[in-house]
Amino acid sequence: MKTCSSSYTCPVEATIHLIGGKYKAVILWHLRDQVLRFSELHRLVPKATTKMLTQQLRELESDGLISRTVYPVVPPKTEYALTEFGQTLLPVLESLCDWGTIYLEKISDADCSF
Amino acid sequence: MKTCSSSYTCPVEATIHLIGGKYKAVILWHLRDQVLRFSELHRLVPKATTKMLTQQLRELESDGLISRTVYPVVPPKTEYALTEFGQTLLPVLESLCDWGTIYLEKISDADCSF
DNA sequence: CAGCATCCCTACAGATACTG
DNA sequence: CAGTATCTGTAGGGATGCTG
Repeated sequence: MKTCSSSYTCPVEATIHLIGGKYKAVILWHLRDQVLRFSELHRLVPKATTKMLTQQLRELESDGLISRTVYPVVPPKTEYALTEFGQTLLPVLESLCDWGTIYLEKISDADCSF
Repeated sequence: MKTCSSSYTCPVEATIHLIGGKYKAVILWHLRDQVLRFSELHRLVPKATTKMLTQQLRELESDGLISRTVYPVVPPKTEYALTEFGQTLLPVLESLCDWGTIYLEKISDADCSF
């Protein structure tokens, strides 16, 4: 999941490469309307270990989608936010969310085996 | 990347789970306006090995996004197409593509180191 | 609080060869 | 043509413990 600018055969591939990571889309989604600290993010994405969360955040950062601001205070404080470029993803994230909502309704109707 | 209906914390996660696979979005994208045979798909997604391609296609099929039609002829002929449900993903795929296009322009402007 | 460092393991994915 | 089967390596990712 490294960004290697390897020739994409189509733009869809490029987008998925950026937001298709295990927790990336969710992270971006949570940051859509608010700035969040590491621990807040972690609370919102509990399935991610700190290592994973850190890693995904770093990748999003190096792709220019989010910003990371460290406040030199005690105790430490780091804030994550969408960059301007990250904001341009919002329509994409919204369509992901919209479709996901419909999908979840669909499967909760059909399959109640869980 | 198995479909296990494990409780999603948000719909975005669910969508990514379905189309976030390594080649899934690209496959769906190629099927958006045409029916394709295995070999045709493989030509369009050459980076995928036959194993990978088969696997991704099976997952898409079991998620109800694409249909697989086998014609009992010699030589064998199999056709893949979007299901009606798969069609509902088109807006999502389009927004992925739109954004990807812009992104690719952006990085080809900024970084010419490749 | 926000992480980094380690150890460790398995499952993802590549290469290759074979079949109806 | 449209796959399956097997064998294998690598890295994705979990658990745990430590630090500025």
